[in-house]
Amino acid sequence: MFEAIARMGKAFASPRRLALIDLLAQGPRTVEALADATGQSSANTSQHLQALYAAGVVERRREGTRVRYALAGDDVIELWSAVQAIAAGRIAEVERAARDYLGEPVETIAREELAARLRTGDVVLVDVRPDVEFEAGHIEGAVSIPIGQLAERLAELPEGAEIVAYCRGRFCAYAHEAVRRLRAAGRPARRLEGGWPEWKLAQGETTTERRAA
Amino acid sequence: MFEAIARMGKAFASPRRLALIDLLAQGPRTVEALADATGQSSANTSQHLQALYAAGVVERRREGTRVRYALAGDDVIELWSAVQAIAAGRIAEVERAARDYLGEPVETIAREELAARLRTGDVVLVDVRPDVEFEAGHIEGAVSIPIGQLAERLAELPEGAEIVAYCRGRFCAYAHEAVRRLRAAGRPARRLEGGWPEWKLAQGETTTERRAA
DNA sequence: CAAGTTATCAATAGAATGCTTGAATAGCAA
DNA sequence: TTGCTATTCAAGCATTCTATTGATAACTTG
Repeated sequence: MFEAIARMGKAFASPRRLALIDLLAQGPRTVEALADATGQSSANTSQHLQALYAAGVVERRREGTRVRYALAGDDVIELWSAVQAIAAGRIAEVERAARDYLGEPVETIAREELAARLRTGDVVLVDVRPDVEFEAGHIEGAVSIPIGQLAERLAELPEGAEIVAYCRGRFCAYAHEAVRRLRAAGRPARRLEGGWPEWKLAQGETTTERRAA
Repeated sequence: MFEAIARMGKAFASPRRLALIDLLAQGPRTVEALADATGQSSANTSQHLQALYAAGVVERRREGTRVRYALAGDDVIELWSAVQAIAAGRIAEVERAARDYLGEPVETIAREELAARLRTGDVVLVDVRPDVEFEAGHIEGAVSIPIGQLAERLAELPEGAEIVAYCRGRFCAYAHEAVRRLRAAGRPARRLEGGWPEWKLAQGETTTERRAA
C-alpha cells in the first residue's frame, strides 16, 4: 500500500524532476522546451517526464511530431507549493541554499494586499519571467518585462507608483533580483509572495467561493 | 536549490519511511515501538528515522535509555495528508492497491457531519486503533475498542444509535474492517473520512478560527 | 562499578536510480 | 516514398539506496 504512494513521493525526490515540475507549474511545455530550460539532454528529460507520468503527476498530449506535457491538476500545484513552504521553514539547509541562491531577502507583499491595490490602481505589477511563461498565463493587469530586459526598459515604468515584481514562485530568483535592481534605481519595489502558480490557485479558490456563495 | 528540497522529497520516497510517518502522525513513539509496529529491525528503523530527521520531518528527544521521535509539526501532518489525498485520486495503481488492501469500499461520514452529530449525541464513535495510539490522542467522546476486540465487545455498543468507526487515516484498514463487521452484525455503521490526524488538524484550525473571530 | 537495555554506527552485498550514448519510432512534409 | 524532426527506447556504467549483520555507545539500575 505505502509502496504505491512512495512511487508518487519519488517524483519529488530528484532535483531535476523538481525543476521540471516548477516549470510545468507555469504552463504546459514540450519535451524539447523543458530540456532547453533545464539544460539537460532531451533523452534524460524524456525519462524524467515518464517517471512523473508514471507517478500520475503530469499529463501528456501528442501534438504532431512533438509531445506537450502539463501538470495533472491544480492539486499538484498545491502539493508542490506545500512542499516548498514546508521545506523552506523546516530544513536549515534549504534556508542556507536559498540565501546563497536568492541573495538578500527582499520585502514582500501578500496576495490579498496586491489584489486590493490592483483594484484601486495605485500599483504597477511586473512579470519578470521569460516571455513564453507570461504568454502561457499571467496575473491580470501585469506587464511583461523579462528580467534580462529590465535595465533598458526601466523608463516604461511610471514613477510615483509602487512596483511589485513576481516570477515563478518562492524559490525563483528573478523577482528578488528585479526588486533589488529597482530599489537600486531609486524605485519603491516589493516582491509578491509566491508566484504565478500560487496566485492562480488562490484565484481559482476565491472565484469558486464566489460561485458557491 | 532544488537539491535541498529534493532531500525533503526523499523522505516520502520509501514505503518504510511512509509507514513510520503514518505511525508518528498518531503520536510520538520510541524507536523500538516503531520497529515493532512496522515489523523491521530496530537498526533499520533507526536509519530511516535518521533520514527523516535529516530531512527535517521529525524531531527526537532522548528519554533515559530510549529516544522518542515525533513529527516535526502540524504542517508535516498536513503534507502527509495532502500526499495521500492526491495519490488516492491520481494513481490508478494506488486505487488498485487500496482495493486489494482495504477491501470493498465502505460508506463514510464527513468530519463536519460527525462533529454536528456528536454535539446532539445520537451517534457512537469508536476508535479501533491499538490502545497506545488511543492513549496518545483521540477524538473527544470516542470509545476505544481495538479492532481485535471488536467481536467480543460488541455488546458494549448501544443498539439503535449509528456507529462511526475511525482509525489512522485514509489508507488504514482497521476502520474499513470494523464497519464491515458491524454491518454484518446488523448494526448501522460508517467510517469517518480520514483519521485521527486529519481530525486533530481540522480541530486546530476551527479552534484558532474561533480564537481569531 | 557491572549488567542489562536501547539506540546508533560501520561494513557489506544486492537492488534500484541517474545520466550518457546511439539506435528506433512516430508523425510531418515534400 | 524519402527525408526530417521530436521523442522514446535500450544498454551500460557509475552512483546511491536499502536491509542485514555484528559491534559500539549512551544510559539506567542494582
